Amino acid sequence: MRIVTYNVNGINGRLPVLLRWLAQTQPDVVCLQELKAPDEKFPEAAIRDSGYGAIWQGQKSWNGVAILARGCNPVETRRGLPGDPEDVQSRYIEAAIGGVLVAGLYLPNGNPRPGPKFDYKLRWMERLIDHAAGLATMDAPVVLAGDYNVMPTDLDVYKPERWLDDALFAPEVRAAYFRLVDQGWTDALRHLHPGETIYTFWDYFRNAFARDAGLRIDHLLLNPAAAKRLKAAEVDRFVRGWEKASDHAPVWVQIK
DNA sequence: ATGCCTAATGCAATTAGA
Repeated sequence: MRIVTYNVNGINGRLPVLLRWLAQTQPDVVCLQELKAPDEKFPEAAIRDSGYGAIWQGQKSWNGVAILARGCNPVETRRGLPGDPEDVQSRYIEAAIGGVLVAGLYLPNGNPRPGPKFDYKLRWMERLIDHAAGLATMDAPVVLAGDYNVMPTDLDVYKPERWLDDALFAPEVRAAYFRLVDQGWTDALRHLHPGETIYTFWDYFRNAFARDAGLRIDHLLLNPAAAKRLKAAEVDRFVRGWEKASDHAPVWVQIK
């Protein structure tokens, strides 16, 4: 089973690219972030015609997450993280598919730092850590897939010294990320490619993709049951080079 | 410190992204 995370940066503006990529690579499960569309504007028919069942939690203008499954319907187990009934942002959705529990998440960006958006990011991370603690120890395989908006180490940033004060790389954000990982999660891409420079995002500014000035911020974390079955993990980097591409590339794991 | 680019909203210019 191949499970992918892909921040599409607008599902309707990205639809031709998304459908082309689905047809070409035929992933089994896809977690999408930044739909930037309300529920009623989700392109359900086009995605169904491509052979995928879907669940989604949209939001007007910003955020929005979805899970797609090839040839079946994801069985939704949760939408929204517990811990804050006031939180109206669409950033978390979870489903069972073929015996695997898949969570799709869009962690807050948090800039500018300091400020209320940064505080929200840290609080959201605490809620994720609390919820993930129960998933880490499950007997069933669990995959936490999404845009974490965190570069874990210097190796994940083209110029780490320039990002030290940024909400994506700040010490307290990385510390929170590693508290999550230390529950027993495996960062699949880094586990299979130690020491390698790998990026998943290149911004639209300054010709960043051509210069390979990127960040690794999209991650798939596997609980021990899933990690035992891990066969491969890669970035579909070529998609970033397409016309009208998202600023993120799809990232995937293959589990047996 | 800001703009560089892109998407959404909505039809100009602002907000947000990372």
